[in-house]
Amino acid sequence: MNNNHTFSIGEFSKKTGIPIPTLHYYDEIGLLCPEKNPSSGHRIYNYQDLVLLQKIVSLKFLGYRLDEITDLLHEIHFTVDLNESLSLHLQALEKEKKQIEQSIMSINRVIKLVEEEETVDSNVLFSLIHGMRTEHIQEEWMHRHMLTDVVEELSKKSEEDKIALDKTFLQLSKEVKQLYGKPVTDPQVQILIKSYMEAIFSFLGEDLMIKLANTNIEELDIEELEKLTPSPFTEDEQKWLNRAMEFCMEQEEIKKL
Amino acid sequence: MNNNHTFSIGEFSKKTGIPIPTLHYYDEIGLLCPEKNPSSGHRIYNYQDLVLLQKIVSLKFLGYRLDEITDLLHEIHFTVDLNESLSLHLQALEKEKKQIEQSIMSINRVIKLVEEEETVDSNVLFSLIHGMRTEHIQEEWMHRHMLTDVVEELSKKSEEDKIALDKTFLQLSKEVKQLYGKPVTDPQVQILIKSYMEAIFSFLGEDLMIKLANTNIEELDIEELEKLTPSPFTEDEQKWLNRAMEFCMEQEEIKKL
DNA sequence: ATAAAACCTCAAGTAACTTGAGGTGCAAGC
DNA sequence: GCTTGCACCTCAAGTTACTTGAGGTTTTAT
Repeated sequence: MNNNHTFSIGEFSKKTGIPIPTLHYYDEIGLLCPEKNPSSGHRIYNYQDLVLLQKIVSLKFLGYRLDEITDLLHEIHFTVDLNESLSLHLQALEKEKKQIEQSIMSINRVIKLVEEEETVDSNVLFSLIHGMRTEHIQEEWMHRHMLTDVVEELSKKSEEDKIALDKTFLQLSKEVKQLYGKPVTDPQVQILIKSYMEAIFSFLGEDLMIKLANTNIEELDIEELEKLTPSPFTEDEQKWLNRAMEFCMEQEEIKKL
Repeated sequence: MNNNHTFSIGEFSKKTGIPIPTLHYYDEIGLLCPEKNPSSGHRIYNYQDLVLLQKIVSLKFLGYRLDEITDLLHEIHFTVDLNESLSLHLQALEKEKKQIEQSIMSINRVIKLVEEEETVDSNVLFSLIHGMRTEHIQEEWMHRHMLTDVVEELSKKSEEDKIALDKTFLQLSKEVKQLYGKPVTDPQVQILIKSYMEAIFSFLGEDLMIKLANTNIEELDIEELEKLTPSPFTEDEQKWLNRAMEFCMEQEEIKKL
């Protein structure tokens, strides 16, 4: 309330928490120009400047850019016009928030993974991160292919479930790289494949697996899906893995009969 | 899986969604340097480049800066070291998220307010925004003064309650500016003050009000609190308001007796 | 052959500061 | 009265991750 008190830039900076260089900058761009001692050139801030700076910080807090703030500061009243621009800011912030939330979740998953594995092949890790990053695009892809119930089922999964699947996948890729070269009929290979498929089975549930298996997806879109989920395997490893999985499924069919 | 396919920069850009100028830039800073046709100088991207770019985008997604990415790309395995830096990123992201959430809430409150009022005095609005922005500092201040239960009570309040209080405050300040100058004993003034105090009463609850009233706060800290919550009134208006409130409370005391 | 599309380089702009070099103003201690 | 040191000054350049633009070359389609 001591309206006619003045401050040096250092005092003002301490009072407001805004660094001196920033105050210099605000002066330079004409946002907050205090008086100046004509002889020394030192800036002299007063109570008005304090109020003004508080407005500036408030508008920054709402998400406005400095040039917009320069304009807004001259308005004495705020009307419904303000709401339009506020709504825009709101949308941008919501989007930003979503992205951050996704990143946070992904980092958590990666941390858990690396924590328990000590060392992770970077290709595998990137493949997983890529999957997390494009989760929403994958969902959109599934929606396009009438797999809405798959999406719903997946969204019900907890973070723990996802981390568990991450681990399974990591385990699989490690063992694939070890066993690669052995014949696909090798019992060790078949055990691996079976346990992997079971893990996916229990994650998705039988209904969805059948639905997925029965869904015809055209060549072109397979390519698109591949773009979405890059494999951590080399081309040869992938081929070998596919053969092994086919063989495994054949065996299961035989057993059933 | 067509490992030996190559792409022009345009094709590569379409395939990956990364704009051409950005690819130029990544080349320039040595992050992703494709082959070049020696005669024309045109860039030739291949499958390896695609994989590399996916890694780059993934690391960006986790929050790394481009120079950090340049280093990380050379690592073949990720170990627990990675987790340290991931945890750091996580913290930064959480902080960012909190700030965004606060801004979102504040914008919502401001939108609601302006929506229903059509036009709002900018001083009042800034005073409110300032309050929202420094809510957590205010809480910290109250904690320091053993007002922990006040903090708890406040945090229970819904957004609607807060918006309602915003409105009351807005109404008050409008009327203060209209009635200012009249004697504090004027019935119109007294009605205003009483309704305002009742609003605060019902917001905080009687227990807390009494606790607040009984709390002795030293001069120095009052100043600190004032810094936190700037008044939308002029010094004179504030004095007048204080006198009016004192008179009102005296009247209440008399009634009780 | 020619026109349009795609590509190239190099330079400068963006936002909101931050950092640094080199110099002035002022109060206190000797 | 001089020096030391601190707070302040200006002006320039650096930061991050791009984006925009000018002006020129290459490729592709007709």
